[in-house]
Amino acid sequence: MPRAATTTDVFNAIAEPRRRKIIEILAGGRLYAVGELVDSLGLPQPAVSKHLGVLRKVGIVSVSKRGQQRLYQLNAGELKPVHDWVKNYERFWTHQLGRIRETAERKARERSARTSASRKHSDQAED
Amino acid sequence: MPRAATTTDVFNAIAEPRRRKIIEILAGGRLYAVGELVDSLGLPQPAVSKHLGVLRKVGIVSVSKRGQQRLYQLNAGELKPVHDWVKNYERFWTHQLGRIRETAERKARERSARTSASRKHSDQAED
DNA sequence: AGATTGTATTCCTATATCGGAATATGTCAA
DNA sequence: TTGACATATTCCGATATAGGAATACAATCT
Repeated sequence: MPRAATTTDVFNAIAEPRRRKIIEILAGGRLYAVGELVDSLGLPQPAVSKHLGVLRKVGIVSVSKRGQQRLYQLNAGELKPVHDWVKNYERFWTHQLGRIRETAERKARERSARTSASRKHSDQAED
Repeated sequence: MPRAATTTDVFNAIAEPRRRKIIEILAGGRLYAVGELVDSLGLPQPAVSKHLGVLRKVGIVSVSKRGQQRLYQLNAGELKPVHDWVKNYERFWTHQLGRIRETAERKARERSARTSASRKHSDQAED
């Protein structure tokens, strides 16, 4: 099974950079026609419609009709679960800025080790 | 191209429920051996190792050795970008709780329309 | 009715990813 | 060294995308 129950999940919906972009545009607050989004994003219309479809399914956006256009609107409330989840880790960086430095170093070490690994089985961190 | 530059991206890393679970466990703050995670998660060891690999590549976790075990540690700072991003939408639900109700209704309507759609080309919202 | 515009859907293909099983690697103990 | 234990990696198959092109559908205009 690929990516488990990831689908139709808010976390998955925002995993796509372009979908986040769409959300950012819609954050303007008003109603946006698909055409506007297409222009703003510089993506082919079908692509935009497909991404909107995902966001729609998850409930992040809602649609309404006006003539032959579909007006999309942000339903930001659906993003709250994400906010609630990452909020739990806020404390890790709001306090003790110095600790971040140290952490960053370790991360850098690990990251480079990881990247250059697989040559043999190098060490990647020894604390 | 599937899921664009999603890979090796924090947003993608946390799109996986099990990876979020791992992060939650590691939030305990101390060092956790892979075996502990395997027990806590009830997943086969290779699966856990693979998820840890993703988190490692993104920098969300770091490893250190102790004997034959690998001790994983949370690098919560990597989650800050996510927090920063969703924080921009916080205002949508922190103020006017009533508005959420209204929004929820619209969402529900849209969602059910979406679900039952594709029979022909039904309407999905007319506002 | 026919043409035009706005948007959604379908078909196809390439690729990423997950899970599972098997195996490899590494480390420690006897 | 051989063996047990801890973890990582590889190989496999199934499936879910994402993008592109073409097309379908809907609404409006003539």
